[in-house]
Amino acid sequence: MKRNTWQRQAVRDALSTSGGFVSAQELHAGLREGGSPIGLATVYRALSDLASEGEADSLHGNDGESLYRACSTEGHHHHLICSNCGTTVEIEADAVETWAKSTAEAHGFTQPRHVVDIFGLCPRCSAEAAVAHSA
Amino acid sequence: MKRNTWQRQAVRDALSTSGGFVSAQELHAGLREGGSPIGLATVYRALSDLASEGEADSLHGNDGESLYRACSTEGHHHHLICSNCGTTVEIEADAVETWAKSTAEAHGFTQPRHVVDIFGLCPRCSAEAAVAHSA
DNA sequence: CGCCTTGATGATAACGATTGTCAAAGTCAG
DNA sequence: CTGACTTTGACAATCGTTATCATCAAGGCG
Repeated sequence: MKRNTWQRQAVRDALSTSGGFVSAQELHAGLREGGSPIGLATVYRALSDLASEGEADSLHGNDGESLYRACSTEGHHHHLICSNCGTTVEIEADAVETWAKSTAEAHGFTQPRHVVDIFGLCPRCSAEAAVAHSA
Repeated sequence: MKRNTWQRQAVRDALSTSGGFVSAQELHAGLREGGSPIGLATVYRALSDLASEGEADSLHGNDGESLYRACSTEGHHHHLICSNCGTTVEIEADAVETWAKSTAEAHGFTQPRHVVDIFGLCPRCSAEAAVAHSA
């Protein structure tokens, strides 16, 4: 049986409210800040459940944390992330969506989910890096 | 100053020999098997260095480990990974390379590195999933 | 409405991967 | 060869995540 607890709802809400990717720890911290005495283990469980039910997508960030985001099967976008300062720019990529889908199908794969993220140095950090190099 | 120790070379060799993605732990285990009394910490350091020098690329797998691969600036390819059985198919994606680069540039980002991986169910697992669903 | 069954919760411990520490050894320049 | 300085490597510390397990609450039923 699947019970509908307020904790699970809280996690789901927090996830969709955040919009982008959030780590389990951040989500937990946020919920605690918001007054919920929710436990860390519960947040992990809820996220894990949501992910396996297809309501959330997960990927691993560059700092070893698992990031989750509310999965709206469409309205899907990717990220351009600064390796240095963490700035994130949301980008859309219909071309890539299409490519991913057709590539998956060409190999007989179904249920294509893709992780397309571009890491680089944002304009500011690029400038700083240039200075650091010349110094 | 950057010293050139056999340990670092060993790591670099092991990385390029493996071809695909390897976890730090696997790499370390492999080196030990091969007779090198190299330390685990050293492997991590070497990989980290190689990654920051641009000689290696790193991404985080779905099991919490960091995966590294020798970065041949060209001959670069992506992976189509089965979420269920782990089968990996290498795919090429010039179109995506170009897209990633131009998108990064369009936002003023430099040193674009991208992570483009498609997860899905391979033909075999798709079939099994279909059976499981109908059962 | 209250009881009972059963899954969910949460504090904590366990766990694995990664990173920091620091003495000892190795490497390179002179 | 010698000295200075870096890297190594064993081990502990740290961090994120997962398992454990007693307790609690949700929901169905009488």
